[in-house]
Amino acid sequence: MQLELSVDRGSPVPLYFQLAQQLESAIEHGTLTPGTLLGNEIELAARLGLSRPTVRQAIQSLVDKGLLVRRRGVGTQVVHSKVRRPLELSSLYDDLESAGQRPTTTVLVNTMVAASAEVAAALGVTEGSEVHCIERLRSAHGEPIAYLCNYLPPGLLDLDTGQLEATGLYRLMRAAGITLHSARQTIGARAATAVEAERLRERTDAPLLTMQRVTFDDTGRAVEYGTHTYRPSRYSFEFQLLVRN
Amino acid sequence: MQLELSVDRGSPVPLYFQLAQQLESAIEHGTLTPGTLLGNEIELAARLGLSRPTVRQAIQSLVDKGLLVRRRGVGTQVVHSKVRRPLELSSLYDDLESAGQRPTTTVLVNTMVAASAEVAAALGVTEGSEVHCIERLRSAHGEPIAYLCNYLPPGLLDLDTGQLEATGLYRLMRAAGITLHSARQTIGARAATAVEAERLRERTDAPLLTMQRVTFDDTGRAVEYGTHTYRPSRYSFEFQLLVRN
DNA sequence: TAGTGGTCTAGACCACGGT
DNA sequence: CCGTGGTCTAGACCACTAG
Repeated sequence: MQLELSVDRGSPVPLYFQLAQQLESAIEHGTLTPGTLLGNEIELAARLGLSRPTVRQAIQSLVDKGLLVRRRGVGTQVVHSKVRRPLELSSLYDDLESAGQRPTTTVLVNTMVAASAEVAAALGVTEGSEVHCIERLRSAHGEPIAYLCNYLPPGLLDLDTGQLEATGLYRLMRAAGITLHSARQTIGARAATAVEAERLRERTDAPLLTMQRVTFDDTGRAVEYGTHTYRPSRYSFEFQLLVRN
Repeated sequence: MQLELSVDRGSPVPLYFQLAQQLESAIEHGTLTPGTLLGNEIELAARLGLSRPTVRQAIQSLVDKGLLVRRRGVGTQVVHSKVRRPLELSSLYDDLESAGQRPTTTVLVNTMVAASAEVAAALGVTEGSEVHCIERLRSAHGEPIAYLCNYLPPGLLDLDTGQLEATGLYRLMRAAGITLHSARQTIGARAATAVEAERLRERTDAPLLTMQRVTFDDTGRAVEYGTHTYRPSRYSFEFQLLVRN
């Protein structure tokens, strides 16, 4: 059986990307079954009228995604396991939405405050300088899921309460032209204080899942610091990750 | 100021890798300060006597690690933030060891059991078939940190209790020639049951951090399924991740 | 307009895995 | 031994960014 592959040289889409997309969708749709040898890059290149480096670039991008495995002296084959969701900088809003939960957000605080030592250190600003502070309660089906407290450096974004309630913070940042680059996260657990318990409709001392995160843009600026608490009965962190060999 | 760069063509180490290492250590040591332009791949190639694709390959590997950022029409520059620990398939043993904690492990169970429905589904074996079951308590400085319960398919590895107490499970798997490829993790929290509380020297209903994980090798086989519980006062998950743009 | 990275070609030789 | 992927070369043209 031969897989149908073709590239459109008139398209502005890079050739290696076109090929990668076709291979990926073939794997996705089961046309390329797990274990199949893709073998012979040189022959594949000839068949498509491409050079070998171009074909390699396409294959490499899928190897990086974990869909293919290369073995010297053997060939390139489709990975058996259903690797699907790679780890990415997850947005709670997007997570809930893609799970069909139709999240709602209530903005409880949206103001400027003087940066505490903790916030100043995380954002790389001087202690006591003004930063945005927003506190939000996120719910689904009328049940609270998480309490989100975020700090942002001034002048980066204008934080409209209406927009914050309609979508997630990350979407607003991307829409404002901020290119997210990396984030440092810590996930832990602790007992709920009385105040936290009331916000999330839990009892005092109930277990809570906690996450702190600092996000950086591609110039290295910290663009957001957040401390979040989640109801563990309603939310957990789930992700797939690839081993760096 | 010119950075000293050179490659050894007699070395078995690939040229692009030599260059990547030199750039990485220069960034690490602060010789290349954040924001510095590396610019002009063509000139850099000429200076080293390499071709441009080779230089690009070196640079690309550092971009993938999050150390460099490329901008069309501008150049390649060193990222400002201290991106250091990329997310990888973390081993609790290695985490503790690199934190200077000298972990100790007590193997409580090391036997074969019939796979429950949950274990069978995770490992992709038939329910009721025999699988390895190991339960371990990991401590540091005499304090329990985590309770680890793992299941492995039969015939993959021979699980020596002495080795399990001396090192981590992942190291044993790698040493046995298993190439780890990907893992699916879920991190959550819940209240400790009476049994769990006693194991970890917590009180009943104390918050616990939980993690379940299925690990796959490069042929797509599930090689390990684990359910772990951690004392949140002693351990949290910390990692850096890069955004896929 | 000039300079940068992004893409692409058509070859080449080597190292490793399996036969 | 042969076939595979791994590495490398010396060019080329294009798209985007800045000044």
